[in-house]
Amino acid sequence: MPEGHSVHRIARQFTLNFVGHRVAVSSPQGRFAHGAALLDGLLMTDSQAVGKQMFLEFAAEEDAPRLWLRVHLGIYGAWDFAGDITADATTTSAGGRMGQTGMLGIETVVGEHEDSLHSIGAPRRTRLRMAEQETEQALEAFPPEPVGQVRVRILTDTAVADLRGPTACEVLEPEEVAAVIARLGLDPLVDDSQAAENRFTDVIRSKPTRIGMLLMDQSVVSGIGNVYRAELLYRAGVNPHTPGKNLPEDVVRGLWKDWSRLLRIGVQTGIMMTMDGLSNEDHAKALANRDDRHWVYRRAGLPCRRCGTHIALEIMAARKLYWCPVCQA
DNA sequence: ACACTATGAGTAA
DNA sequence: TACTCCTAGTGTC
Repeated sequence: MPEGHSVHRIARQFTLNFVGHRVAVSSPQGRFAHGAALLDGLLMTDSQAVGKQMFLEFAAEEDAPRLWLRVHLGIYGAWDFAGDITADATTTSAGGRMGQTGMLGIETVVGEHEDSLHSIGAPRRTRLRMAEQETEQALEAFPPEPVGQVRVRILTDTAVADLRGPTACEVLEPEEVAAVIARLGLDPLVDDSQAAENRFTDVIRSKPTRIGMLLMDQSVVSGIGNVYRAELLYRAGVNPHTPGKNLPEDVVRGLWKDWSRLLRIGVQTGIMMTMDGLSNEDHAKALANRDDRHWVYRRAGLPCRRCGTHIALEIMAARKLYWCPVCQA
């Protein structure tokens, strides 16, 4: 999936272009017809992200009772935005243009109007390339015809968001949302206080569980996925098999600070850039190709970028874990 | 046409 | 640990 950074970007996009608007909600695919009917015609009143989960709040009127839509993208869900969609200067690279970035968590097709269509979620390169050819048509006809299996469509007068492939998509009461959030672990974008860092450190250092498992446990820390797990551990020089309780305090604090930093970079740029200090040339390569962005992720059998040792691959927490047996001894 | 993969997670066993 | 669900792109025949 889309790890935590993508979900925060999506929530922000809803804040910019949907919150405060009355929306038409439908399920072109039909599998969310019941839920869509509950939300159709309501006002969107809030948009929030916690870890990998997003919550959109709706109400009939400003002071009316609230209903929420909870969405979890799972491993291949994605949102497509089209129409009058703001390119937020604070979340895009210089020039205010998000597109032309290859296999990214976020991709944009720029037509006559900036950012008229983009997708946040699982990589969708080819589909978007196809969409690029159709951009002119898409711009003429608003809203565009749904493409593929669109579970939910949320439509304002000028903007549209299509959701496909979510692992979770349901309408909840406020108390139910609170219960879901209560079960989620710390998210540096929700709480970046010293207290949060302290809690993270205490929890990790109290458990016999391997750190490679703990980082994937969304009730411990939320938003980390398989890419950030591998990269955070490599950057910290930590062996994924180390029990949490055996890690020195400063190392655990370092993991939290680095997660916070990588997450902010991800939200800002829309890509998972987990290498630092690259030359201009290497940085350009990394922007163009996701295989040039990571220290160990997807590099099984290839030489470690620092020491040349073959990168190891094993399954941990039911996912592929990549690491360097020497740098992470 | 078919097999396989993917940034995820719930449930059963 | 294994199976299940969700969708689309890529690779192989």
